[in-house]
Amino acid sequence: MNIGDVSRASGLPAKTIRYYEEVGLVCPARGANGYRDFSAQDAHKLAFLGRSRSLGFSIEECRTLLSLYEDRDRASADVKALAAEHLDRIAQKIDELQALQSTLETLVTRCHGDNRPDCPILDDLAGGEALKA
Amino acid sequence: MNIGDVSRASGLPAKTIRYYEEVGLVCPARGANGYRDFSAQDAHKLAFLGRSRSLGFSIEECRTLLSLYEDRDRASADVKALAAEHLDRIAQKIDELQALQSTLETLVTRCHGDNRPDCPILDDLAGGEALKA
DNA sequence: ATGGGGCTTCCAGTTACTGGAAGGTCAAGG
DNA sequence: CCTTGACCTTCCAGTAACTGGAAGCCCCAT
Repeated sequence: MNIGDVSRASGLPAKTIRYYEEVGLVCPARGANGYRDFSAQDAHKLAFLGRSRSLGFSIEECRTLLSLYEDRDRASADVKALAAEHLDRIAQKIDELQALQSTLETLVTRCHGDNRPDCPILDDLAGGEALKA
Repeated sequence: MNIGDVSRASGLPAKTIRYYEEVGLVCPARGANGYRDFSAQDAHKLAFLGRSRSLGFSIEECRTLLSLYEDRDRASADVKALAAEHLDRIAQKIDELQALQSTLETLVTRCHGDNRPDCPILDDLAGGEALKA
């Protein structure tokens, strides 16, 4: 399998796959012409990585996940801990974004948004006090 | 005002302030000794920047916001448009994170998290099919 | 043999800083 | 007067995870 084939199979751009090799997540064989030659297992690994990344795990977490995946004797508790930790970060990020959202929504609602120059959004940015009223 | 003073006043690290100068967001005067010499207006500008950044606007957006702020004749509609656009991005990000959260929550709930090696989380990452059941 | 696509490597750029090294400046204390 | 320590300066490198592009093989079909 050439890189284009695994790329189509996994949905990951070829550039990304080369990058994953560079950081040691995959080690495809090489053909006589220097082309990478991916096994079915490599392709599977890349699909695993793609899915893990799409769930927001960092590259380093993916590395850990992959090693846990390949360790037939790992405890599922280890995986669960990693996922739970990630879940905490997600929840926190959501909280932050929601706080931001409500602040900005208030600001946007207050701004009449016409051709006049006075603007509550800028006033708030300048003073940070406008929301108190 | 030296950089340490504006740093304390604005809450921004000195490093960040130097960076803002580098990218042209502020242009403090210089004393005879080469030290930056910030005016009250500079300090105000930095506070504005700090608040804008904390609301999640990118540096380029902050640049625009700042120029709108300093333009006595700007239309508030321009500011509102920028903020509304930003609000859309926030809402989208929240949606994505919530989708992720529910997927991961399901996975974590299903994983018994003990010393046994079988783990629904890894199974899902490998196949991406586990959630269908 | 020529054209087009796919493959290779390497270099640079992205965002918004952050850390650290090497060295000049300033005010206070001995 | 000298030293010490805090503060300031610049410049270089690194972060996360790619992405774009250049220069140059390789392979197949016409």
